[in-house]
Amino acid sequence: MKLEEAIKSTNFKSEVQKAGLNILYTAWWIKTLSIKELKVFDLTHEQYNVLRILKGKYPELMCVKDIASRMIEKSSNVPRIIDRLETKNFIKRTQGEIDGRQTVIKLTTLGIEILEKASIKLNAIWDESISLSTQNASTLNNLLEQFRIKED
Amino acid sequence: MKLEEAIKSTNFKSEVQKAGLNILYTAWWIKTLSIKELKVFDLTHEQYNVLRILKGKYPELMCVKDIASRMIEKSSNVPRIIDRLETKNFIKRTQGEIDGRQTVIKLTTLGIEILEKASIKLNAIWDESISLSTQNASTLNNLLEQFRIKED
DNA sequence: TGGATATAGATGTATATACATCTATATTTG
DNA sequence: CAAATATAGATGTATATACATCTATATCCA
Repeated sequence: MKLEEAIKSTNFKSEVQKAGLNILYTAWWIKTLSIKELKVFDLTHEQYNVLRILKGKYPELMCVKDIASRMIEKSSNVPRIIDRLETKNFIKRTQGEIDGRQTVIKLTTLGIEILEKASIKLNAIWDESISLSTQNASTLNNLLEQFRIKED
Repeated sequence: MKLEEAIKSTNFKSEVQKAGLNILYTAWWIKTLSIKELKVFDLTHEQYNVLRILKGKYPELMCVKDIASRMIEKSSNVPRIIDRLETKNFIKRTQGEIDGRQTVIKLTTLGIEILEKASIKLNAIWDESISLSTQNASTLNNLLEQFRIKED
């Protein structure tokens, strides 16, 4: 669906403003797609993201701050996401030995299993639902970097 | 900042997966930028979006369903966003005359004033913070439509 | 015309987002 | 070394998101 149909509007201030709204809409579209698939595994989008980050370093452990710095949405409240993963026994918390302020997070076997299953499903859905050549994806990545270039 | 730095990761399954994460990250970046500016006007991102939609039809009135269909994030709970706008006297609710099930929303003078001021500020910030030529913005829009083409 | 069904929106619940504050441990520096 | 400052993470609060359910009004149609 074109953005114009999706938000029933054709009055954009500029092509750049339209691109901004288009990015916001597409992000919502991706999230909706993913959330629907993750529901089967009783995982939220953010819980999945945390498990994926932990897996990236496994069997190394990570502290909360390390996880937070790798989150896509930097304003996520990582301790609370971890609370829920701990309740489901997907991770285990221990106080840091070197630095007592840190909380060290360990993926459990159950956590690895769930992540494995969820990843397979989610990757399949992305492959199935997103149609873009590698070349076009690469151009898109460059344009998004360009969009954010004045970031501070 | 490049996506790789932003999420401290270089292991992407594919250029398409990277584009997906890049869209999610850029959407978060845009939202953060906007939220910061809107705070001065005591408006949230979604409250601003609803006011903007109402302004688009003004002085015509809109019902809740009409507003919802124009929201960027379709899963927004419009009645509750309207609750908060009503408390601040930015809008007024009345029961529909033709269809009694509908709630009809009217922008107040105060609502129009706030929106006007917030829009000027927000447009300025977007112009200032986003650097992309019209040509590149147009290409970006085409690629985002392509990305979502299998939408149902 | 009156009971079944559909629609509009309000309301409830769990989790996330955005951000402030608090507590415990580490580090700095006077 | 002790007091001041910094850092890690937990916790609190308002609002949003995602979705289910409930209520009131409208429409359908036998």
